[in-house]
Amino acid sequence: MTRSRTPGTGRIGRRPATTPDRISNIALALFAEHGFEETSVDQIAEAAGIARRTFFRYFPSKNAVPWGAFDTHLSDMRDLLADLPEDIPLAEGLTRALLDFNSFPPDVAPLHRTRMEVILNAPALQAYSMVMYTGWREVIAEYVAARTGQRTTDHLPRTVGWIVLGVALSAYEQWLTDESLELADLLRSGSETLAHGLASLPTRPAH
Amino acid sequence: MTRSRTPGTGRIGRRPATTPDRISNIALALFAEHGFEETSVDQIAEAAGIARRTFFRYFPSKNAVPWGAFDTHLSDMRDLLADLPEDIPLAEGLTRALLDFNSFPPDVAPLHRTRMEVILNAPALQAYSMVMYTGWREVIAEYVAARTGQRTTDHLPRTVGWIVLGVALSAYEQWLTDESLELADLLRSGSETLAHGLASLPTRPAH
DNA sequence: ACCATAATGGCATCGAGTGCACAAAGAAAA
DNA sequence: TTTTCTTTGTGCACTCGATGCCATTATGGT
Repeated sequence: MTRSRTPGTGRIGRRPATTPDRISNIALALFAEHGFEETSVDQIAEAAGIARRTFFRYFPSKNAVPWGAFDTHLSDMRDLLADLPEDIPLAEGLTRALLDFNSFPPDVAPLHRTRMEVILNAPALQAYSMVMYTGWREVIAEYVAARTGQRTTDHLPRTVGWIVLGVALSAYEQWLTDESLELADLLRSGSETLAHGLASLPTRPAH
Repeated sequence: MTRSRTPGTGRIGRRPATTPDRISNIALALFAEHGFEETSVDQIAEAAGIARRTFFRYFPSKNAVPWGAFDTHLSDMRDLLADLPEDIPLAEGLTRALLDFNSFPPDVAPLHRTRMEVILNAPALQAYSMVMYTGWREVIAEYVAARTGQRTTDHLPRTVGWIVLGVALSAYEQWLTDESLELADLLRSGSETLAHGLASLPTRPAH
């Protein structure tokens, strides 16, 4: 109601001294150089020119830093799935959304790579990522539920949520190991396995 | 060389005051009653009649407690896979090992359930479990590598490792939600999805 | 000037985890 | 029995992540 402010800045009170993004970038550089465990919150705060206490205002934990504003992207993923053609085969829909979600302009690739390297190499972060991905799995489950006429909390949708997450993580794992591989190709081939199942794989006797 | 001791106990030095298993059980009871976060290491130590410092001799972290000696079971899983018929279809082999690995006598079911309930409901533990499962995924990847003539670190074996993990976790998730379901059935139906792929699922248009 | 507001920042505190030195307990050698 | 050696338990000090509380500072509106 009383929201009639002059166009200027349109805000009162002290201005934030920094942004989550800035802190995230500064911290990421430190992590990449000295390692995640070896970098303390005090060091991050000092490098960012803020107080330790202020750091925890911007991020709920040190673990959350490399993820930046990941949860923001969750709705993107939901939108991607919602915008899919209604009659697209389930596996194809998931694959397409997965590819779209994990595509980024080439110029940010190095940064993204650093970020993922830090995340997948520090045990504490590998662990924490599971918390991050809970919401992500739910988005997948919602879509699968809608397409199969089940509830989001039913077994199949949840299973597919887990499986698609596995496909994504294994693609990233591989991408980080081998510089020459394209993330998109890895996601595609993983999705292939998912779509057609293990039964279609050529095998040989053990031993 | 100088290992010629009389048959007696066959050990020298002070006897341990407790066992990991005992601590694990005592702690689990506390977790179940008061919650994981709400139970401090001091409380566990006191309940177990040991010093705080001693607790950390038995377990590397509070997070590790509910898992007991999980890593011991890793070799069991490896053996299960190794003992499979040489020419069994890949998916069927994985399913069988998964079912065997997760089968337990009915009398320990309640305890196992409590354990998994604690693990899957405390965020810190859900996260930590990913660290625990790293070795487990590797065992799966090894088997898949052997059966498909690839290296353990190749994309496909790793992907299958992630996926099978997803199948297992989603089965547990469901099992804990709904008392009336059988873990084995859930594992089987999840494996089914994995074996035949999403392409075989009946779907309907979105919206 | 004064006020409301929004942000920073210092301080005390808690809990997990670790390194270190030493005590306690037991077995075997002297 | 005493000494020695080995293994395990324990207290202490310390680091680091995280949180609650409150004072301080910056800013715009009246």
